[in-house]
Amino acid sequence: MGSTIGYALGMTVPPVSRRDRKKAATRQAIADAALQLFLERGYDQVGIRDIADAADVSTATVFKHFSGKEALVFDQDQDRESELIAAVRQRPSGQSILDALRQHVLDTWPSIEAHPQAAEFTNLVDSTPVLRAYAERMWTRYTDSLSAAIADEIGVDHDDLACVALARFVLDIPALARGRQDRRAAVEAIFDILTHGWEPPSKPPAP
Amino acid sequence: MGSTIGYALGMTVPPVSRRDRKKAATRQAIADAALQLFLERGYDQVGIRDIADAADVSTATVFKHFSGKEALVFDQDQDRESELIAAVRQRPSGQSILDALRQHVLDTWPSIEAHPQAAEFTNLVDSTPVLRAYAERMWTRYTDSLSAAIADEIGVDHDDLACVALARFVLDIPALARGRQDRRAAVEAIFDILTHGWEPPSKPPAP
DNA sequence: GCAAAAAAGTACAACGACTCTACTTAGCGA
DNA sequence: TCGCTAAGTAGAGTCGTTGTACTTTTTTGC
Repeated sequence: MGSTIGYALGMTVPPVSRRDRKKAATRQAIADAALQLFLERGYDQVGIRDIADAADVSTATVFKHFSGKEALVFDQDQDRESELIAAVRQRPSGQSILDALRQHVLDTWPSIEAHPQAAEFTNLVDSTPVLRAYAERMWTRYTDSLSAAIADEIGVDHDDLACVALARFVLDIPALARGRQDRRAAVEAIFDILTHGWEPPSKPPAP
Repeated sequence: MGSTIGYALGMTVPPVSRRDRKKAATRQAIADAALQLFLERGYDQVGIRDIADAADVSTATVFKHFSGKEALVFDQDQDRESELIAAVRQRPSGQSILDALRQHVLDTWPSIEAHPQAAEFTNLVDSTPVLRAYAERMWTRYTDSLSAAIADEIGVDHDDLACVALARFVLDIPALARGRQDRRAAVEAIFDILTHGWEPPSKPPAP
């Protein structure tokens, strides 16, 4: 902490040259304008042209920085992926992969929602089908890199089925925990299934 | 078998009136034209107009029958869902839910690919990113109804987390088994994880 | 320093998926 | 047979996204 260097592998590095700084600023201006407009009017009520105007750039520039309209909402997803991989690769020696994943998920994912704007943001995503779909896909896109990390740690082939399956199941967690009152308990319960196997939940006592 | 009635719950029922028959015929004509053109030229090289022309309807009619371009490729997905639910609800007494699901998946999903045109079809989907994405989402869309069926069978609440998680994990199987040389073995391995929990796969012997 | 390469941005036209509106046609039920 | 309803059509329009050709800014090699 406090060090000016020392960025985790793969995390966004601060721009060095003037050009890179301006580029980053433009990107940020676009993302900010987009988020503000989306929160104000709703995703479907905002066009790319509105965003471009608000950020004072051309529409072509928007697409130079973002792959599509949905991506405007999820800038910074790159970091989320890097942290996940790091949690597996740099776990304390002796800790199992499953435990490392559980710990990481418990430590970081529920607390992401603790930010002040986060409630509105979550609401935006949840109430916009195309954004929910995109978010789910975003997670499962990480399946390959996470499973590769797991396989590396164990010393098996990158496309080992058990590793791919575990990665996929872990990445399902955000979708499964969405909307639960107690997210932490949900995460624990899911990891229990992954650790010990699925068993029929007990029926509630008859009234 | 051989009965002229006796359709499984939720399966497509043959149209009764002349109007319904014509409607179904139009829908089929569109789906057929679309699939043929897609297989001939590739998904991205075929426009909605081409399909409409080939089926001799207007483009507006295409969208009256299908929610979007991707849906043209996966007509009949309704039946797939119904079969899955039925496999859980109408399983032999004494069989566990997990076993019923494994059996159903082993019996039906790999054999779907046994049809003659199936190879081309699979190739079309696999080689078109937007179709792969759509197919994955199609499966996970069934999560709610499958988990509801599971929860009903056990006698717990519809949104019971363990049931939702199991449903989701099972519906991940098509994505996980895609591209494997031995799909049946893959399905078995995944159900093993779901039944007994995940364990690190053993390393191959050092060379 | 300066010229030239490289990269960011712009304006504008165009394409394709999809929607909307107003209209026609065909089946159906009384 | 008379209307009602639903299917289908024509055509214009919206919106996300891409391509082209051009300008501006920053970097780089001499």
